[in-house]
Amino acid sequence: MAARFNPLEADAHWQRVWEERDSFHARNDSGKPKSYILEMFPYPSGRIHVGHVRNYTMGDVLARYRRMKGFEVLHPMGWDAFGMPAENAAMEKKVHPGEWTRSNIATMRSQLKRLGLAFDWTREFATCDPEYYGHEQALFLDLFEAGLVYRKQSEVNWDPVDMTVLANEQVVDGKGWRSGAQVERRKLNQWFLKITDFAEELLDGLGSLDQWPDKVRLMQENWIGKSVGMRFRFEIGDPEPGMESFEVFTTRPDTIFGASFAALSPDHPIAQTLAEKNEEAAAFIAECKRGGTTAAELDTAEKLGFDTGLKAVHPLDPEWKLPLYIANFVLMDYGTGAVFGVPGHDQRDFEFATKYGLPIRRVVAPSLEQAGEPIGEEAENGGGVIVNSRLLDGMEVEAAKAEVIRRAESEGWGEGTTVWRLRDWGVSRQRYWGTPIPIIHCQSCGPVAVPKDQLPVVLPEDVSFDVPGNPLERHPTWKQTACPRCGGEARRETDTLDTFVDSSWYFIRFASQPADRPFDREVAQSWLPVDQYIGGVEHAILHLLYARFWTRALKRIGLLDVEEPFKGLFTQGMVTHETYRSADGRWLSPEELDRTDGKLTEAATGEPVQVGRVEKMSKSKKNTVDPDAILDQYGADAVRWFMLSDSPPERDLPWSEAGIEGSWRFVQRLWRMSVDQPGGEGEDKALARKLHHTIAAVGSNIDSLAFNKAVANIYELANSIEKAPASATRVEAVQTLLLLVAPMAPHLAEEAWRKLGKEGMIADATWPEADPALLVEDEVTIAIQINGKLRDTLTAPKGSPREALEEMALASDKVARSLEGKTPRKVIVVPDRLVNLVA
RNA sequence: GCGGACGUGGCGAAACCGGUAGACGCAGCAGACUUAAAAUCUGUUUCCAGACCCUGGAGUGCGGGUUCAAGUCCCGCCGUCCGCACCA
Repeated sequence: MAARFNPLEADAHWQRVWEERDSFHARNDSGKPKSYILEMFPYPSGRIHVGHVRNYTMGDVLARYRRMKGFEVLHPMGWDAFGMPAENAAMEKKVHPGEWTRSNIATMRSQLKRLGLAFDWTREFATCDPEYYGHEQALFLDLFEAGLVYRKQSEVNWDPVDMTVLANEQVVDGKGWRSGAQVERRKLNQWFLKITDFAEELLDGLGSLDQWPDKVRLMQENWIGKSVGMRFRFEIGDPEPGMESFEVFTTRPDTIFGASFAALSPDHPIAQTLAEKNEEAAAFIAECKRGGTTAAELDTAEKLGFDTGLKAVHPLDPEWKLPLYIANFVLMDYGTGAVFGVPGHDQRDFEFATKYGLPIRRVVAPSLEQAGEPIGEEAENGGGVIVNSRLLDGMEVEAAKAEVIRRAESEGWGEGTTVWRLRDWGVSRQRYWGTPIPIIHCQSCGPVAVPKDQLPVVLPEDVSFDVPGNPLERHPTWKQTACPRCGGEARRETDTLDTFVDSSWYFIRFASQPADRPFDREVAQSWLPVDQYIGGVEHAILHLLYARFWTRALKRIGLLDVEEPFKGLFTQGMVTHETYRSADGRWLSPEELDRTDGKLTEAATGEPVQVGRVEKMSKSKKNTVDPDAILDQYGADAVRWFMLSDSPPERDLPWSEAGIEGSWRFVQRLWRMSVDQPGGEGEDKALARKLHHTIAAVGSNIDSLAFNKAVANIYELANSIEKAPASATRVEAVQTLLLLVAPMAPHLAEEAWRKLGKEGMIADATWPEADPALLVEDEVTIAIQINGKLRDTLTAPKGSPREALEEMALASDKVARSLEGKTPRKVIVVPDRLVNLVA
């Protein structure tokens, strides 16, 4: 009886061997086909959590498998190291953000290494390394010179707690995505990246991403938000100065004769001008601003309007005057900040018209004959023919749209246009711990790029965090400099870049990292796009859209010929855990529980414990599990195995003590099977079949990231091997089994491989090939049904003719009994599958 | 409100093109080994009924439909989760 597999010794041993042999170094010039496997790099917050373990284990299995399949695999790791938490730590603990970050990185790196992940650590970097952010500054300047970066005064989302600006994407329900504080509006000079220039191609590009989840593509599509329509001008009758006309945007120009009113946003310049001399208007606008922006409030918010008394002149009939309102539902930052209302065919306009007693006209009907039917309980926004619309009558919706646009353009009062929901990306942050924006503000020359030979613009080390706000702004000397153009007195930009810029190109730097430039074009292109990217769905919009944009921007300026950075995307589920509450409602961690005689009590008090829902692990609910502790107890392979078992990878994985115990037992079982293997002679055809089926199944399941199925395949094979008598086939099956588990449980696989006296490392071994001859069964089980219900099964040679199967079915005792003497009316035979007798 | 995903044993789940529902794991039950326990091994485990080594019936959220045959396709509900949110 062999000793148990000791993961603590084996893990450390093999991790050292892999490191010494540089086993996972990705070579640029090996000549093998390349495969780039990437997991989203972590923010160094302090310690690794189980979610990281799941994420990196999945990537690791794929990376190791591809290596065994003969690919040159790039599987790198680094750190998304800039960001607010480091500054918060600096404020709370009086530690420099850099020091805090570097020490977290050291901790997390050693935690990751204990998992035995096949990373090419030679390519590791942190985004806070001046070498990295210096190259980022160079790229920023390239975009600046290409006109893709600009500065403008704009109203921004200001987070009063973090004291910084947020991008639209970072405002959730009117609150800061990090701080949760109510966001305020402020006017500031900000740097923007022209992502809207790429709206069309970012949208079209989604169509080529067939290895992305539909869900993510749809989310991006909605976020980009393309609306095709027209913009046109309303003249105001009896105009006063400053309010002669206004423009509206519509996607339904065909309904132009259904208009009952026009409405301005409370923020519209005309509304603002009006408010200056009209107290009621001013009061109404103030009222609108008070309304909340949360989902619930918006849902129930009533449509409110203020009749300005002004009249808008219908562009196709100068005699037709529409009342002009200021309305709370019109948004200034979408379209033109003004709309015309067609109550018959827009639900929002319908509600507004109902409230204010405005006419509700039908201008679209299923047919011309139904032109007279009134609009019912709600607006109709379907298609049909245009009615009650003079020159448009009888046209289909699309034809009418085109006709109105054509007229407007030829008469000069409007034009066809496309409006996007996507806004330019504001990247200025009033923070210290980020990439300094490499711009110098000169009093006479304006904003000037820092010359590239002066990069990187390095963050000063001597900063204080005693007061909120930006330490760079307060630093006594850092911002003082000379203008690179005229030599005059100048000031450095003290804003830093949004950290999403850092993560928008790190995957390129992983592929190629020359010292003197951001990346080598040829080398980067040899690896990119990333073949499989794995991470959380929470990055479906922000990070993934920005990275797609950045890649396309680099292509446009000729630095890199890659359109889409991530060919395959996989969003894995979370790791969840039961929650527990004490009798008085406190959250309890699993360690605080006592489980003697089947009852769950709080160890300290003996009080009964409420078992709560299975939820995402979080510190506040005390349902987290520390990876280091379980690694100490079970070793890397059991932890990895558990991460891959049971739940499909895209779904949530409930962590359980029993589950990890089960994985531990299986790791030990594999060990015993390998080392207590009885030698034997002769062939075992059935086992050989099972073996080769498993080889094929495990391979295809790993290829499609169905790790839970691959795990099940391996269990089945292990069960078959244990039941099989000693034979040469069995010896071979055990060795092959080790190859199959090598990507998942690499330490055990190496240890057993050596114990069996096999040559070389299993990490360098080749993935076994399934013998096609053994994948074909020569006997199949045929189901015998009567009226579609299973009555019997029988075994027949594969490929038996229909007649033979029918005959066999009719010969069955059970069939005879079930038929009760009746003759089947009809017989359906599916070769190699079933016979169905219809009685 | 709009859009999307999902719903299968006590639990996590499989089930390829419509063709034997519940593979595999967890938990449970029974047994073997042991002074005993742990570990390990063997058997068993969808539900109901009975003549209980066997046989019959029901069964994939609910109600209909198509089909020789439906977890899978179609229609209508119910529920859960996710994303977006007054987008003109």
